[in-house]
Amino acid sequence: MPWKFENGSPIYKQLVHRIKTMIAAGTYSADEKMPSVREMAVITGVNPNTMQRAFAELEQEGLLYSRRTSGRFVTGEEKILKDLRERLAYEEISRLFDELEKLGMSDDEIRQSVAKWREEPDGND
Amino acid sequence: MPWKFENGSPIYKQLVHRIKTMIAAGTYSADEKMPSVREMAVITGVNPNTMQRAFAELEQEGLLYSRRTSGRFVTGEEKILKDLRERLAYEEISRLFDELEKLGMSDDEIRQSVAKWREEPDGND
Amino acid sequence: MPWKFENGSPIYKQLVHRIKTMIAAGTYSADEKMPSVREMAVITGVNPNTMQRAFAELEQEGLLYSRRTSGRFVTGEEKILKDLRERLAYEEISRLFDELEKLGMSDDEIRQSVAKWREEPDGND
Amino acid sequence: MPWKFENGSPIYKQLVHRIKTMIAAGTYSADEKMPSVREMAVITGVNPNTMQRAFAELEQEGLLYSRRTSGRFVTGEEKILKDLRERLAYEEISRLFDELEKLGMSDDEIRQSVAKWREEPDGND
DNA sequence: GTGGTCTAGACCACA
DNA sequence: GTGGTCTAGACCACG
Repeated sequence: MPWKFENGSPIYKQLVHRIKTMIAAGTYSADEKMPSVREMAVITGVNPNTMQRAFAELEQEGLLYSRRTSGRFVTGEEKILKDLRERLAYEEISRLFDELEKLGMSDDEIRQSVAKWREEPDGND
Repeated sequence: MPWKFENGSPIYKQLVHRIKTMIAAGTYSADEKMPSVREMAVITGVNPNTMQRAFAELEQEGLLYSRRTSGRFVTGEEKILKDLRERLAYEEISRLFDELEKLGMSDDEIRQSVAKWREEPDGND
Repeated sequence: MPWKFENGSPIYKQLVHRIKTMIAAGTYSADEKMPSVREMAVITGVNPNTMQRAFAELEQEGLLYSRRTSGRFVTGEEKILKDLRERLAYEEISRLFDELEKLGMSDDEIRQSVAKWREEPDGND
Repeated sequence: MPWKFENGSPIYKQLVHRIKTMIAAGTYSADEKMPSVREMAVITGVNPNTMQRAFAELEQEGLLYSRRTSGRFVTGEEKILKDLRERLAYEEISRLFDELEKLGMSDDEIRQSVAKWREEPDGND
């Protein structure tokens, strides 16, 4: 089951974002070995070069490191991982406020809208 | 003071989004005349072709209409405008939950994080 | 006359270094348009993709910026350019001292050796 | 305390260079016995295969020789050792001039910069 | 088998 | 025509 990609932003960037999210979520944890470029390319259904580029980007951001012949690993610095999760969350919330304020909503309105979101006391979905 | 654009998505799309937001926010209101393509291009500092394309897209979405010789106007159908604002807000909040859930946060955690956001203007930051 | 490359380090890195040096030397100056990826690829005799990668690296370092359809330009921030030249010189001299000290030479010996280098009063070479 | 390696050039080459430098500096002197491949691999924290390759290369260059059962030794020909030191120094200084000339510095400027380098131990830095 | 590089060639959106 | 992306396929050094 290859991953689905939107068209409008480059595949390798979407890969970066999704893998980054998975790392932040702990799907891959500190010092754990990532699937090889080729494996990951097969899994996601993209060209190995594209995956290579995504991995290179993540490595450059310090989230991954590679050992010459044994593979790529999630960084061992737990602080980076913790910060990553917080940073991603921060960015998303920040973005929300930015966008909704541009629409003329006050901070309180925004918080209220979010508070009501999917709030279904009886829980049937 | 030309607008600033990120270089990662096409300028015309960024224009569409920002103008759309301004319309939703009421910066340009129903049946109000928009600046001409050329004026708007000068204001924002983009190529007139690019602005033309943005306007065309907004027109196609039904947010603008053009009268032969007198220019482009914001749609007069207030419902569209109201829906627009709600839709944009909906999309942003929806996006937030999607992304933060991928990070492993529960709906309650998300609502809490947002509730605390910028909560105390004179307090802890 | 295509450029010559050593084998031992990737071509794109050698490209990065050489173009960077040219920028630092003023061969390409602030806000000047660089040759297009394709032109530069022909000049140097490498694949356009390889040149693209080199340019991307230089852009990421802040030495170049690209305008969507009009080409790539040397950064306009003169400070960066001045710093670049100093930094490259600094790195080379620093490297020299590091290496020669590892060989057991004192700073004075090193300075002397350099002072005598190519010092040919009568100038025939 | 394993050695540190850059990841941009093969480890075995970095090993060759560093061991060669140590020999040139006299850390290992003429006819002195080198640590075994295994010992050296443990010390530096690399794979024995990698260290083996480095030693083989040094042997091929004539800096080491091996006696069947008693191990590897630094060459006894003092001339080679002396030449080595000079050659390494020569290469580094030569490199410096090449690079700085590409930056547009004259030989005099280069000599001056080096002369000023770390000149005042207790002074301005 | 691993990461990494490079080529060749095609395609696209953009201004 | 420009930068940019992507694929396909090959090759290499490394450990």
